[in-house]
Amino acid sequence: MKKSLAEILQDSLKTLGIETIRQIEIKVPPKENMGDLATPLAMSLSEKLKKSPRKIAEEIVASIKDKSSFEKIDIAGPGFINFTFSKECLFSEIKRLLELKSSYLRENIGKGKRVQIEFISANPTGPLHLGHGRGGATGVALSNLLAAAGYEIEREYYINDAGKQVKLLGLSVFARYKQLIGIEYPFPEDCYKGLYIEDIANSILEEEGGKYKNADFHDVPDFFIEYSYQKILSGIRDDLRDFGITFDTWQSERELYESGEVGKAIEDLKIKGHVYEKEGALWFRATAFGDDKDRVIIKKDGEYTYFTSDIAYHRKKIERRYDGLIDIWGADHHGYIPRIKAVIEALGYPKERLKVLLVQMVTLLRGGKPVQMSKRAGEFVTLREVIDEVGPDITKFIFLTRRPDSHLEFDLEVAKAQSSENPVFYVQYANARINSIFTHAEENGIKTDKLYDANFELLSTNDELRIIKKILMYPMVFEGSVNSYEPHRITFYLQELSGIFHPYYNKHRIVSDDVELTMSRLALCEAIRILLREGLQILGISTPEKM
RNA sequence: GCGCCUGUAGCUCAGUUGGAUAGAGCAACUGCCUUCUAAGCAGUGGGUCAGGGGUUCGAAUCCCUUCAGGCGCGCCA
Repeated sequence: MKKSLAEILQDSLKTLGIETIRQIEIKVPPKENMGDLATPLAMSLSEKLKKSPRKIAEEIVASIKDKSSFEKIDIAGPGFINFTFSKECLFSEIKRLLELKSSYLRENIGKGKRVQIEFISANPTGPLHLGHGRGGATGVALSNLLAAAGYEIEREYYINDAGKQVKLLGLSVFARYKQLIGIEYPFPEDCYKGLYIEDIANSILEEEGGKYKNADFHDVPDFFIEYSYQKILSGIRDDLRDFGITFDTWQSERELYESGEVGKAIEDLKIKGHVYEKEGALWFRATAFGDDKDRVIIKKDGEYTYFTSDIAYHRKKIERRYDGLIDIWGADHHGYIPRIKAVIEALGYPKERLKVLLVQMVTLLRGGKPVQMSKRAGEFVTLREVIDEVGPDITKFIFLTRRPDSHLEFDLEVAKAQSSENPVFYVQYANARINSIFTHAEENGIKTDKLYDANFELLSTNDELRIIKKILMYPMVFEGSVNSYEPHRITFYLQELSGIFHPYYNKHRIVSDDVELTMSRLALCEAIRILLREGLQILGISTPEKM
């Protein structure tokens, strides 16, 4: 609808001899009686043309050749042009929607471009917490959204299974293991202290017995590290499964070292002249690409830094010939962006090739009081506990009704208290309700397989026209959501759509003795259902058949 | 100290990238189940868009500044 209106306006500008504008601004007016779509075009042209906005608006309206799509075109306020679509136009669009189903809703914006989205990528040193849940919900919704928009999407989880943190994990488990057999063992200060460490130590004890009783950690680090992080990783996979998140690929950091990717990346940067030695360490000249400090990639002691493998990781990703990379990070890593962008540029790619989306922090509250979150100290509420307590759909919905860059307060008590009143059910219920209408209709012998042939003329009440218009505005929301990488716009749209369906249901009888009217109303319900399912699918939220 | 994010109804948050009289859900109050699902519907109240300047036809939105909160500024990850 928006697109065809934009074309009409471009045409009109052409006949007026005004040079065309790249993007004509088209919006939904704030009040329904103002029309369906509006443009402030005349106002923005008034300065350039030295004419009053209303005068320009009149000229534009007069120059529109084909007005058959519109019931009326008004000039209002300071110079808005308001368009109201004709019923015939609306009905034929709805008919197309019913024929094409979700493909009507999916504008091909991506045109098959390959985009990889990396998200969550939590260290396998402890269970997922709520912050990971937010990243995960966002990642899933965004990847579904982009996939619906014609991008070819791959979802990846990066596993930090090398380096200091997993070593600390191994040591932590080792210490608990010793203590379990009754051996005094000093528990290192910066080790992980969560209960899950003890669980892992216990299962080692069950499987291996006192085999490592007399060993020192230096003798058996590999076993403890490997065993522990694998155990945690499989727990993470379980949590993700139950939260409804799947990945296409899992990239191991360790594998990057073993396959020589890290070495190759360093060589590559050396050849391109972006590294130098100083004070016994090897540095990447990040300042040459806009970062405010150069960064160490090989330490004085010969060890690599976290950043080194990240260079290799992003190098590998970008050379796999993706058209674009998206990283979703917690906002606490924002200082890391210039560094990694610098790598992209140093490797010879435009830095826009990588898009880093920041997801803001989640403050977890219980009854208004903050719950301390510290992985090291072992005080935290896991994602598992939250989805068990609150439920995956509600949890996701809470994340997806907020802009990614807004700080989020997640109060467990509030989330639970709202669990029967939660807006997510409002949307799911609309779908379930329509299902039940269809069941009822079919039980009454009404055939519902050719609703696109229904007589739409019978959908003549304002309530029905309002719904039709809302439905036809979806592509605008979709487009905005895709271009801004903001899935939450879909969430709000679904709430609004449900918010006009429920009252309609309450006021008007769908299935009645009037078969023709029944058919046309069912067609409307079907259109709503297509949208609800499409939207919920994008958000990664379930669509229960019955509720 | 520097950088990033945030500040909108009692609470939690939207606000379509500068447009028209700023919205929704909770919470509060009043009604509605004999008819396709009451996880629903109808109605009522609720605002100095943190404060102050500026930019222009027009600002919650852009710029400056103050205040408040969060997060970063490692040869940690």
